Amino acid sequence: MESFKGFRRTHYCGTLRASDIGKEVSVCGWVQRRRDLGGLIFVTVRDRSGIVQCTFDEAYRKDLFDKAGELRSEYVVAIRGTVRSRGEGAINKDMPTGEIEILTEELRILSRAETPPFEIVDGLKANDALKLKYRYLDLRRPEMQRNIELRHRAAQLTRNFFSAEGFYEIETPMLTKSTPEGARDYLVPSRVHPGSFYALPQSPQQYKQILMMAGFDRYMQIVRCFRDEDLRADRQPEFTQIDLEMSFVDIDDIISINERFIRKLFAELLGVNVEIPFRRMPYKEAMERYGSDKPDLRFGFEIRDISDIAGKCGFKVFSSAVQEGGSVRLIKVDSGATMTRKEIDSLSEFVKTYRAKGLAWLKQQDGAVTSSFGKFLTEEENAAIIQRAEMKDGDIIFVVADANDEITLTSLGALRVEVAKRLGLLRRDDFRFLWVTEFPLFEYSEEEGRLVARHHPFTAPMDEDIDLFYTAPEKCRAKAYDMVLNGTELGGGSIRIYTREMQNRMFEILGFSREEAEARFGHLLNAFKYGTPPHGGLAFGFDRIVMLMAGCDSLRDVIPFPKVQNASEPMTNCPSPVTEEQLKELGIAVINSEE
RNA sequence: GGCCCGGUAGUUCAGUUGGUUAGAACGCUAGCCUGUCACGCUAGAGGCCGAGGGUUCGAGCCCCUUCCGGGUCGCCA
Repeated sequence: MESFKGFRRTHYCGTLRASDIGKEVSVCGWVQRRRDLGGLIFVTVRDRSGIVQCTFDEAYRKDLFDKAGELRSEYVVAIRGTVRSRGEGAINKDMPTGEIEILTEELRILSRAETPPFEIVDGLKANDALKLKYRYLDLRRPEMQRNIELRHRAAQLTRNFFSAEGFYEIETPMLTKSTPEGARDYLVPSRVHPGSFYALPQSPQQYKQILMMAGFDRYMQIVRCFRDEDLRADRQPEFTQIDLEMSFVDIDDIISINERFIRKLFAELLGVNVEIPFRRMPYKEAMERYGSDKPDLRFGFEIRDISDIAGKCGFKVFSSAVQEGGSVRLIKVDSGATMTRKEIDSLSEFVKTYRAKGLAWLKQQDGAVTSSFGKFLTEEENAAIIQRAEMKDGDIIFVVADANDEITLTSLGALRVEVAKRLGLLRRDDFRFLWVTEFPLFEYSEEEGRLVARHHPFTAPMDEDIDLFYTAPEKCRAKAYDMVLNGTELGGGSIRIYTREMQNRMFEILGFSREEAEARFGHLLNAFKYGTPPHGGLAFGFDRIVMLMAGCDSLRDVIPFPKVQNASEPMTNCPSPVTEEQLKELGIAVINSEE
């Protein structure tokens, strides 16, 4: 191991170019590879900027050549030398620094390394748990370095954009009050108040509204949020939001500023031109045409209703679904008739995970119609379905029938995306944004036997539906909007309730007594008394934005230290037990969970 | 909590109907090699087949339990 003393880096490895030929340069980094040709050794050195080749020639400097023979992968080195052309025929066009190399004049081995458990290369295929256990090695890979850099640049641009628009960046507490509505909270025990707990914020929702009441007018924060729910590829228990709130605004103001933000983000970081304004689609339309509140608009296969045809037909699966108040709907997959029976069966299994009972199909190939249900229908009924689907030769349609309309729609919606995925129609460089609007303000919770807020209980009803808010709240639509990109919800927000009277009505609909409402949300209700501006806001899933911009499928690719499916973190092995002393101090007894 | 897929060399994987000594590629180690860049050539090391139990003359392979990983439904105001 050698001292770093007196060494001064002059360049990052990946930045050197032909224009630097002749310069004496100093670089530092990790040994990517050593290629020993016997008498000549090439060492590629990597830092966050890229890779440069350093050359050791036995005939030129025997001492350095011998030392280079000791180098192994991931050794940390400091190298001083002269940039020179690689010469005729030795240029590597696939490498940004491929025209040059450093003829080494000084080599310091700063740190040796064991052979890593996996190679530090792009396109690495390795078990996620292994990669995460050695996350510091995984993060050295150029694609991860790029993703983290992209994340940094996105965060900087976000701050600059909103600051220029008059937003203040204001921090809100991490130790907050637990509000049992919504997602499960992460709790933090209080030492000073045994038996009492803070909650880590699911979002700074109430604080940012109170900041509006405090007169700050425009607030933004890039903020960590926590939800103790099961993970998905696009869901982590702790995640980062771009959180904003504005005073004296209505829906269009918030939509407009965020469209401009996204446009700038994609233009500056990806060079992608995003057309604004985005398309807006009411929730009802999204559900009926796409079977989803976050439709992917990169492909067609829209859902069509054939309940009127199928409801009276002789096929009981269809007719009874309609008679029991449900529906029969289909999607048409263009050129899908080549699908094999096996592929169709597997799609049938797929829709069953969405509680659909089965999948009927009909295909038209070389003029011949084959179908799983045709024999139960009259010729006219079959023809009517084909016409409704606007089928042409070579297409296939998939039909789901269910007494529960929601099951019909969501299973076909999921099928639509699954088929597109299998057909390779989901291009990562095709960005289709839209706003989904006019969400229902409430939904009925079977579990709790009451209405619950679909968004959150501070969301204002639509002006057109104010009467319903008092007479038939289950039909009331919300001033809420989600920004959707390629089937992923990037962010969502709403215009908030800003009168105490309306907020009290909201709690009443949710079935809270005055006392409960006071206990949980008294601070907010109190604040309403002292002059509240109309306000609203939005929160983006920052990790998701970066994920889609980076063309990745998992949040893990854009979060430096993510959690795995059981919410643990393989590198540090948290969560972990604590000492008896710690528990005692907090007044906590742990029940043996074996029973 | 449910369902599906997976766990074999350091890594990614193959492994026939249950049958002798479990293979490949990459990586690693050593030797040779002066223009490589996924360098090449030669040789070598490296395995509790996730763990436990069972069936069997015999288990990487079949059965049960369990642990771990991935996906997903529920869940995610």
